[in-house]
Amino acid sequence: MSTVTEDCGLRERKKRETRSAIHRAALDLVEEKGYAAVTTDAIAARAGVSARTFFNYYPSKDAAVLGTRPEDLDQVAARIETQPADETPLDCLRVAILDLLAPSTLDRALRAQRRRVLLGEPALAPAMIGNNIRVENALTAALERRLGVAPGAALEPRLTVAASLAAVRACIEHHHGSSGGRDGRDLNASIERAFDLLAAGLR
Amino acid sequence: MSTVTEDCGLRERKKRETRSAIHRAALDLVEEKGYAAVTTDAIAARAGVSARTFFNYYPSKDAAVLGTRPEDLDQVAARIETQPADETPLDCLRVAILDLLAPSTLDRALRAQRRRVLLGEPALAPAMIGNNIRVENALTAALERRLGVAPGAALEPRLTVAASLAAVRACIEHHHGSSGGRDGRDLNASIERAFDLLAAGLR
DNA sequence: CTGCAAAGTTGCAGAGACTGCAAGTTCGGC
DNA sequence: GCCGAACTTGCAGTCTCTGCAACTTTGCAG
Repeated sequence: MSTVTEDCGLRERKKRETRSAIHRAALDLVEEKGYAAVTTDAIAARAGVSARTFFNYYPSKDAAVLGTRPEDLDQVAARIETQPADETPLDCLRVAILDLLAPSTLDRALRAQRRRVLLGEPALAPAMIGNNIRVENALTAALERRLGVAPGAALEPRLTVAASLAAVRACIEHHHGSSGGRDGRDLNASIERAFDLLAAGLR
Repeated sequence: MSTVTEDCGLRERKKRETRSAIHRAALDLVEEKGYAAVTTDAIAARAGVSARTFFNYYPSKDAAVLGTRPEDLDQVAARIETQPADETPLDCLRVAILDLLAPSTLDRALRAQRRRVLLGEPALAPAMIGNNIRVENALTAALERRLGVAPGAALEPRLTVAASLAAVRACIEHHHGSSGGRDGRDLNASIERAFDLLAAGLR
């Protein structure tokens, strides 16, 4: 039931390892040379697999660098549904999203590197946002379940999710502009503030 | 000064025509066969230019189908800055964005086709959103000018823009799900409603 | 109208992302 | 130990996109 390591045959473990190796290789290389200068062949080579196998694990170069894992989505969706009943939808989302940004299943160094690379490579923005579509759908579905409305019946859940994710992106972008300071604290503070603004109503 | 047709040498006119021909060819073909089944070669051929020239006009297949024009951005930015001074930022954005969705410089049929294709092809979502980044930056800059704050100084402008665009996307997505009905009216109504919700504060 | 420079077009060669297919290889259970 | 299922791999091929070096067209001045 834990989100960490289940289903431990040798086979399954190897798959996890390979998947992680590819992700780490991608991250290392991109940090080293920049996204454009890294080929999928190079990532595969550093990860110790064939070029073809690379694409068995990730459908694209983007995906390998992002290293998104389906279980993260499940985790955050679960978080939404298990929040206290008196929390507003927006507050559920705040908690869930902040959780998603700091997944405890990745070790500290990797997390930091991931953040560094993703924020530092504008070329990855489309991919990140493409990923956001999936996140948005998952969160919307979770929120609809929590509220007990049929999928797609009401506009509000989707709107709330979209606005929340946009807020997070805006904060990231904002920080990216004023690029000084240690990222973690300030960014979280901005996000809290953004959620407050959304709750109070925009002008 | 009009946004329509300026700078009319033969050369300039031909360029506009070619650009438009490529866009229309892309739209036609994608509607006909689906995005994945259309090659840049085919688009170029139908538009009557070489494969290489295609890429002189658009940097990617996506871009050709989207057919985004820089002057649209200028137009919408101008709209923001020339709104009455007592409008809230959010209301400026509402007006400007609704404008952007129905650019009067494209004829009716083309506009309709564009909307049909863009909404009908999930494969284009990343491109659309990628495009949104540019839109977001332009709108943020315009709003900052309107408010007289330095670029990147405050979080609010960017947050407001991001939330607004996200709201529009959410409405589109929402409509995409409940796919019945004539698109135009309902969508606009949803968007109005979404802006009202943003103004009132999300829960 | 003519000749010249700038702008635009084209083909070509090539790099790189990605896919389907048909072997091989390894794992898990019996 | 052995068999089927799951994985990996190489290969051949398609498609997007780029730089480069001709070639053609346009705008313009004389």
